[in-house]
Amino acid sequence: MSDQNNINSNHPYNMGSDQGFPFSDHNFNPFMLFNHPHHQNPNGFDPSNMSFTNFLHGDAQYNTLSAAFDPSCSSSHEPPVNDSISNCTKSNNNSSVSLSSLEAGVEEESKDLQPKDCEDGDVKSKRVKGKNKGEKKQREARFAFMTKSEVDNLEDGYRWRKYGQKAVKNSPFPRSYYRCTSQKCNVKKRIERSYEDPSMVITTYEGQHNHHCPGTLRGNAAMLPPSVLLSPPPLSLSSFPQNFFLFPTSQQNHPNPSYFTHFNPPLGQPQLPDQSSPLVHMTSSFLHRREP
DNA sequence: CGGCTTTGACCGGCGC
DNA sequence: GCGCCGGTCAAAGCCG
Repeated sequence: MSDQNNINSNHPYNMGSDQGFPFSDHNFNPFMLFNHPHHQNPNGFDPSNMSFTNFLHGDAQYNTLSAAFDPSCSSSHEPPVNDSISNCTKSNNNSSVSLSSLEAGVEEESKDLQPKDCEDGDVKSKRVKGKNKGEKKQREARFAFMTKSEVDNLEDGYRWRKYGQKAVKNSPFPRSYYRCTSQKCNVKKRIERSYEDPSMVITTYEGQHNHHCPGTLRGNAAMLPPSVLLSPPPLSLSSFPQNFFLFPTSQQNHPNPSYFTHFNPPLGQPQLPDQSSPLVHMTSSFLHRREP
């Protein structure tokens, strides 16, 4: 209740408005996007195809990173159950993906999620108080993308239980919090609607599924239309932590068609387009840790 | 009745 | 220290 009234006008981002893409930042690693520790280029993600531009959207200047993905499907591998940001995403209702991004807190150790991961203890008894002091909470790697959809909660093959909803600062649309219903799976996702473009749904996955998709996606994985929205992203990603830059994408800024290619998620990753569907153009956007 | 959603309360981080 | 804010909990209610 009071949350609804606490919205102020502070912009949620820390935009590096006068910077190019800060490659010098050692924290950034394009391969962290899908966090495949054992494969050199698991997703066909080719950093050499990345390019960067800047554009203005409203009052903000965006540092834009685009990357090409290998169009081939890596169906020859058995899905690694513990595959990084494991989402099976199929979208419905003429949805189209326009953005993906990552946040990965690799360096920090997570203690916060342990009680939930290990259900053995009496986790339910009470809220965990008195976390280990001095140990910083680590966020799981995140993978976010925007989807043009009329429905907020896109079917992605997994089962989710909603555990919270909060009003979003600077946005009339609430943010919903979901947790994977599978036992011992701590994957979460947040869903919010862009306030600048209410037709866009921002989905953020956090964590790794430790199980396979409960639902069969093969039959109807071709939910994604070939069209992909690449309009300048609305500035409603207030959920992203303030110490991260946002690198949205904009098709208008990428005349080179090589920027757009199939998106081939790693196994356990969003199953976006059907392989037989026409070429799907995608660009990716990344969250980038800000220099302290 | 089990699974899920809703919703107010609570907690921790962070900035001032 | 205080207030704001994001994130989570958990009781209550809903629904098939």
